[in-house]
Amino acid sequence: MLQMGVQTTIEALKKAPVATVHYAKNIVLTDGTTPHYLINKLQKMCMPQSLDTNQTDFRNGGHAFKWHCNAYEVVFYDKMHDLAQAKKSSKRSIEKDNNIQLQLFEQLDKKRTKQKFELFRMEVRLNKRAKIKQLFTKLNIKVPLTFQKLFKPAISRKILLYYFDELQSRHAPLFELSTSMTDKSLLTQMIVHNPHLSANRIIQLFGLKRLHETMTIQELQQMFAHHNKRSLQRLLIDARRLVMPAQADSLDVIRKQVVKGKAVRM
DNA sequence: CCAATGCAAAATCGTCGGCT
DNA sequence: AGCCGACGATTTTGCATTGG
Repeated sequence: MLQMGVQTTIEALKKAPVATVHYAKNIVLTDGTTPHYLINKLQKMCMPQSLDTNQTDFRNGGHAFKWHCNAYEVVFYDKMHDLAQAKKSSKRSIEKDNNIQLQLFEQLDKKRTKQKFELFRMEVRLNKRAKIKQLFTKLNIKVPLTFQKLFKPAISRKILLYYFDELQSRHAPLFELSTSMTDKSLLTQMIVHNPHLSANRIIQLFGLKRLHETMTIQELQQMFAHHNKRSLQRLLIDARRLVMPAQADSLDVIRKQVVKGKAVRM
C-alpha cells in the first residue's frame, strides 16, 4: 500500500467503510464428484429471469457458474482449474489476484497425484454498499459496514448459506431423478406420489422433466418467449411442488461444508 | 468520483373470472 | 372441473438525480 502512495494506520483501516466485500468458501470434493458435475447441476436450476446467468463463458466453458447482476454476484468455480489458468495468465482466471496462491497450487497439485481430490469454490460478491446494507437488514446482521466488522466468519457463513439456500430452494426434486430412469417407472412414481394431480398435468410435468435432461430452463423459456409466460411459469411452480421420493441432493456437499466452514476473503 | 435516495421497469405469484 | 389470460400486490433490479 505504501508503494501505491497510500498511507494509513492499521486502526484507520480497521474502521474504514467498505463498499465491496467478497465472501467465499473452498469446498473439498473427495467423493469423486467433480466441479464440472456440480456446475452442470447449478446450470439446471431455474433462476430468476432478471438475473443474468450467462455462465457459459467460453473461456471458462463448464468451469464456472455465475449468477450475476449489477449489485452482486454469486459465483461457483473449479479452483484448481482457475489456478492452472492463472499460472498461464492472470487474465484468464476468475480471480485476478491469486499470484500469491500459486505456490499453494503447486503443493496441492503434487498432493493430488497421490490422493485424488477436487477444489470447488463458492463466492458471493457484494459489489454495492446499498446491496450490503439491504442484505444485512434482511438477514438481521447488525454491524457497521467497516473492514473490521465485516471480516467475520459468522457473517460469511450466513451470507453464503443465504444465497445457497436461495439457489437450492429453486430446485425441483423432480429434476434430481436419474436420467436413466425408464419412462414407465418415472411416470409411475409421479402418479403414485401426487394423486391430486390430473393426468394432463402429470404428462406435462413428465415432458418437462425429460426436456430438462438436455436443456436448461432458460433455454426452454427462450423457446416459448412468444407464448404467454404464465403457463410455463405455473408449470415450473408445479414442478417445484411435485412430490418425489427423497433423493440424495448432489449439491448438499456444498451446503455441508459451508455450514461448518469459516474461510473469508476480502 | 462515490453514496444515498427515489422512481420506473420488470418479474414473481396469488387470485379471479370467462371459456370449453 | 380444469385451463388460461388478466389484474394487482409485492419484491427486486437498474438508473437518474442529488448532494457531498
